[in-house]
Amino acid sequence: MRHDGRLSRMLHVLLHMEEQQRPMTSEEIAGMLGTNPALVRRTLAGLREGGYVVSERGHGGGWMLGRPLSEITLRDVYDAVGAPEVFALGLADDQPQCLVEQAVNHALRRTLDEARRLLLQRFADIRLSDLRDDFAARAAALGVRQPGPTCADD
Amino acid sequence: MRHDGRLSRMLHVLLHMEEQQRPMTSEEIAGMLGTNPALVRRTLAGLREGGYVVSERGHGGGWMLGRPLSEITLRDVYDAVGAPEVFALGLADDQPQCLVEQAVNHALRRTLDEARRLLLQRFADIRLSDLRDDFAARAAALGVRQPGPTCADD
DNA sequence: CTTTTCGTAACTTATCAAGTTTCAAATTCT
DNA sequence: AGAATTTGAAACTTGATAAGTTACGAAAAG
Repeated sequence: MRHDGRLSRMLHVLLHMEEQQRPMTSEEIAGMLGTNPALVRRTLAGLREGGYVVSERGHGGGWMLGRPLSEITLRDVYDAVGAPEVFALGLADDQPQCLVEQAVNHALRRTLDEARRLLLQRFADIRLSDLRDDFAARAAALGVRQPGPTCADD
Repeated sequence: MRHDGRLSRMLHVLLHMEEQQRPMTSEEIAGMLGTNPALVRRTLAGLREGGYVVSERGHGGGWMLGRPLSEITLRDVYDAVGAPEVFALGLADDQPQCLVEQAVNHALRRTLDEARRLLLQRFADIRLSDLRDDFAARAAALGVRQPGPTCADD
């Protein structure tokens, strides 16, 4: 099944935003993600509603962080992109008459809910500044002098 | 995102199989699931390879359990239907050059892997006989005298 | 008033489980 | 032997939706 990459992509974008001292245009960001500006705007719109980014129109406009990375968790971003469905696995029927299927659903729901709770709790515990620090460590390990743009168009 | 209901459906089918004292045809099972026989055969084929069911062709043929429900775990069935992708959430790029994206991937992978491990461990801990017992309890709670077919065509 | 850039709606594409059609092969019944 | 039943399997279509695309209006700056 195909993946929902919105959380992953937005995390990537937010981290790059901090490196920049200027607004990034949808065009730039789209180039970075290998997609197109309209899709970037559509997805970033959710983050703007949460105050995680701000946008400006016109000359010199674009997207900037709305608050420090230390005040944004993965859970915040997950919610801001619309809290998409976590699992590809699912129930055949949500409200079955069949008692057998009800028993199956009960067991699967309990288990999926437990795994979802763990996942979202972990997301809530990770701040974007933690990812930035991990990035810095990776860069240092490779002997990179100045952080700079590391993702022109991979 | 659309769900993969194969695990859920096969659990439902296996529990019904135990109630029956005779082979169930793909046609019957398809009626129960609200789908068609060819799809049932395609999905049950995986369970046959694992020995969880056996099939017989011709008059009086069909599908029967290949071993007791107490010897089949949810994990067994999950694997038998092809160990489908657990998550709808995914990474934008599996092997990015960008160090920032590598840091994002690392954090997401760790978290998703942890949640997946928990989920599959829970699946491994639940036997189909546990679901059958839960079903029996539900039936008793509703005052059902004889188990019988509870899922003709819901 | 021209350029840049976002805002947004409408539409198309890609993917894959699910669903469908079809026929051959195997088994049982008469 | 022949008819009926049932699985086995290949080939194809459908449906749902994230992703991608196109297009144009609105706002801001030069």
